[in-house]
Amino acid sequence: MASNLVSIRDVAREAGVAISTVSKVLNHYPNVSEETRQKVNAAIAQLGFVPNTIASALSSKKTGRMALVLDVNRHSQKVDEIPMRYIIGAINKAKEKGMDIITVFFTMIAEMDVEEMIRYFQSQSIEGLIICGLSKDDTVLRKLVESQKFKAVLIDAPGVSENTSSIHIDNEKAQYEVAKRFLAGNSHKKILYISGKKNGYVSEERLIGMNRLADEMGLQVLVRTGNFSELEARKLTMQYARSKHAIICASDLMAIGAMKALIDMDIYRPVCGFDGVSLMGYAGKQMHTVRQDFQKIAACAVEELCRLMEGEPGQDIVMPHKLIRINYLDVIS
Amino acid sequence: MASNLVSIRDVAREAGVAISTVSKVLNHYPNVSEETRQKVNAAIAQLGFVPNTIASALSSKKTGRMALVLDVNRHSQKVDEIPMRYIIGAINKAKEKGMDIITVFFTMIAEMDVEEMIRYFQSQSIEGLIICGLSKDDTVLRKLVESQKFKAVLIDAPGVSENTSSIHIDNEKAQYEVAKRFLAGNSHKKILYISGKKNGYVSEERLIGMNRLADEMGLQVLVRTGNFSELEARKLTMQYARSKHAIICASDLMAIGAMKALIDMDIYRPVCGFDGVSLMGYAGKQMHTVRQDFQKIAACAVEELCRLMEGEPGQDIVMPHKLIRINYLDVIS
DNA sequence: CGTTTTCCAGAAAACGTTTTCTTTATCATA
DNA sequence: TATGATAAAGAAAACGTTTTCTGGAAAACG
Repeated sequence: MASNLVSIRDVAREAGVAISTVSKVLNHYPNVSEETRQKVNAAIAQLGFVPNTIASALSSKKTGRMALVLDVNRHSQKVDEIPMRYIIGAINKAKEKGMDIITVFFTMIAEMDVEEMIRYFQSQSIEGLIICGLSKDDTVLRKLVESQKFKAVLIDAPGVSENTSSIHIDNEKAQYEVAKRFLAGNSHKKILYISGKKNGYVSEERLIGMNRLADEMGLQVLVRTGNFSELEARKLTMQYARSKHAIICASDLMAIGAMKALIDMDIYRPVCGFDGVSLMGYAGKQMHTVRQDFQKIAACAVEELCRLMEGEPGQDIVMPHKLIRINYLDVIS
Repeated sequence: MASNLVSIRDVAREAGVAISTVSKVLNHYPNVSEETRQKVNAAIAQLGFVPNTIASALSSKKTGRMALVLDVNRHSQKVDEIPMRYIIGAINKAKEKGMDIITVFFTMIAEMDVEEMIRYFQSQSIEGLIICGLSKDDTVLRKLVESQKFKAVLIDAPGVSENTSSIHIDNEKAQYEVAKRFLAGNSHKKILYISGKKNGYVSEERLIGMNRLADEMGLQVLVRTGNFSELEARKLTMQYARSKHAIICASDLMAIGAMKALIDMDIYRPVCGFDGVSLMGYAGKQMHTVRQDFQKIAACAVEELCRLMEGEPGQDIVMPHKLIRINYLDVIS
């Protein structure tokens, strides 16, 4: 079944050269004469030879496998757009780079201790990790990263070292900006800020941005933790909307929850979100939000991991964000 | 970096046995005495030995890798819930089975001819394929499957052979049932049926189901191709809604498009969808639909592929579906 | 008690590459 | 022409497993 019937050995025989010469051609070594190169390539084409990546990995000790570790339920419970974007972005870039992506969910490693995780990733022959949305209380995964056993790129979490890079948008600034723009249209002084997860890095950064704006504009901000849950945001909105708070949420999903609550209460008031997921369009109302390009972020993470694997030191990468206003009609068309 | 420092060789030395004996213990061979087994396991624990899957794959010629081939944009352009569910279901089951899933998008192989595809999957050391939503005009991929070079499981497409299984719900029956239930509440005789893709297997089956119901109930069905596009469904609805057609769509996404059109036209009329994606809740109205458990379907596909890989012949598997009615509130809670 | 099985364990050859080291041929230099 | 440097190609040892084959001891049998 799909066995590699023809090996480097056959190519060598066909071309009348040594195995090592074929290997050198395959890997674009410099010291091969043009003539030999052509003979070998002809033989490869002739026989339909496909290099066996397994054997290559065993011999060279380079597997080219990276694990994309993500939490399907972290950002939204229902629609998994963000992880899907990460997957698409990472896989496409990985293919371009000749790497393989093994997708791993937090749930699959949730019960493991550090030793087990190391063992798990080792047994998978994984050379590097891309970890999405690590939060402060993921101590095991954090220890894994700090063990320096693997090269790692953290999306949306800090932690730069010799073997670790971090990649994220400027959450503080983005929250500051979007809220400022959102509030520009009205004269609310009282804000209900529905924040994300306790112990979430991005949540905390966004909150800092919000607070900075509040100080600057003399706003009175009521902070409640929405835990990135639509339902939670809906409940909180129910509780506070009558009292004329402007509502700013640390994610689009929560913004949708808030909007639903407002609709139920027959209040028309715009809401401010964060992330710019396409889902937004289904809410049916206008909304200010921050758009991050998750696909691009994941692609950059793959490139960064390649860099680390080449021995370069880790670094902190800040990706751009965009402020947008989504309308019902913008999205449908 | 995360190299497997300790090999089977070290374990053998530590346990005072031969390498082959350790291998036998690792693979649960029968002919190993209890005493030896324990010695070896002790040594493994002592040294923290992790078997090298690469070497194992090379030697045994079993890589345990399967490709999950899917089209991110096939079912919906905006929210990729269905592919995400496939991915989650397949990966979790694969882990349970000790297999690896390599996710491949249609776009990554779109330009290839059959030979290139074979080469591509071979070079990835892939033993089997799970192909989601193959349509009639994907001739290259179809030929790849028919080349019998790989074991394959087709989700939502026919094609059973010695090496190929098919897995799907009974689309015809499901469409028949959901439409019947949907229509039970009213006395519409004129139907606008917004079908899926031309050349899509499931689309055609659903249409057959719809037509069967129409014959049975003496309905007048106007069929238009919505191409699984929200926007297309919206346009079609605009065009026909005034004329009192009941609207039945071959997917939820299209049903949402239809509903949006109705809302714009200030018409209140329920709509019938298909798939039961969680996105539905955001539409804000009541809707009849068919729920398929995509995650479970993918998990079954993995199991089926394992069966095929053990040499069992292909088969046709019909998964159950459920008729549901989604309300705004059902989904949010 | 001799012969045949059965059961375990070890030796060694694969698996298909990469890579280091050696050899040979060519060329420039003195 | 002898000498050293350089370029290209080959030989062979790894990489860490699996698996087949062989050997020896113990058990079963007549």
